[in-house]
Amino acid sequence: MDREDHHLLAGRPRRFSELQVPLGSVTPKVLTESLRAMCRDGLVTRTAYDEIPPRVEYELTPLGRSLLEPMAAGCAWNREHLAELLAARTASAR
Amino acid sequence: MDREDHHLLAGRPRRFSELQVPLGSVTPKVLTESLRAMCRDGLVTRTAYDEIPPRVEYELTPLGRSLLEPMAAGCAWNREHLAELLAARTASAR
DNA sequence: CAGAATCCATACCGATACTG
DNA sequence: CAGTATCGGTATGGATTCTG
Repeated sequence: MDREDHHLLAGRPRRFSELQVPLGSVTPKVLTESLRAMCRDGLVTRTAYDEIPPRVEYELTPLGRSLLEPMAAGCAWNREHLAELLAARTASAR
Repeated sequence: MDREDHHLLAGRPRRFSELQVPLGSVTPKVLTESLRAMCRDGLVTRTAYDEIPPRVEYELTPLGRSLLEPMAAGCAWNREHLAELLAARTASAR
């Protein structure tokens, strides 16, 4: 949330690797599972083009797009309060 | 989220059982773990009164209170789109 | 390129029983 | 009342290797 990864799909359709690279630490397995779940929930569409090399594009549906706003609210909160959160955690670590 | 359980702490301080009863299916273990995590993150304070029978009250901190707004945004989205979500899931179940 | 397959470690949750 | 202790099943994530 703090890195606003959901914006990755906000613009144009994205390919698998366009999502995986900026996410960095996310393995293909997890990315695949996440995209599948979002497809299942009608948040994202998956379009496979019959080419070589293969190309697949993921795009937000209107429903998925409508989720950007509340997500942004959550991210904004996180940006504003992350320091406080970390301070509380390190304090209670003792 | 759909049951807006976070509102349980929005008003006055609440006792353990005041939280557990409305949650219904939540076991004491899970409730304890959740409250501990929220305490650790500075979202909730825990106050134990030295009485018999024991009394413990949980209350939102200002930080915890500030989280109510983005949570409400998420809940609102859920209320508005839950039907769509369920429809997409049952459709992709086939 | 876009993943699938496998293995493993943890995290998390539900149910049950017990206690200061 | 407000938890703790224990057991067990499942879900989830990372690492690695392989494939159409």
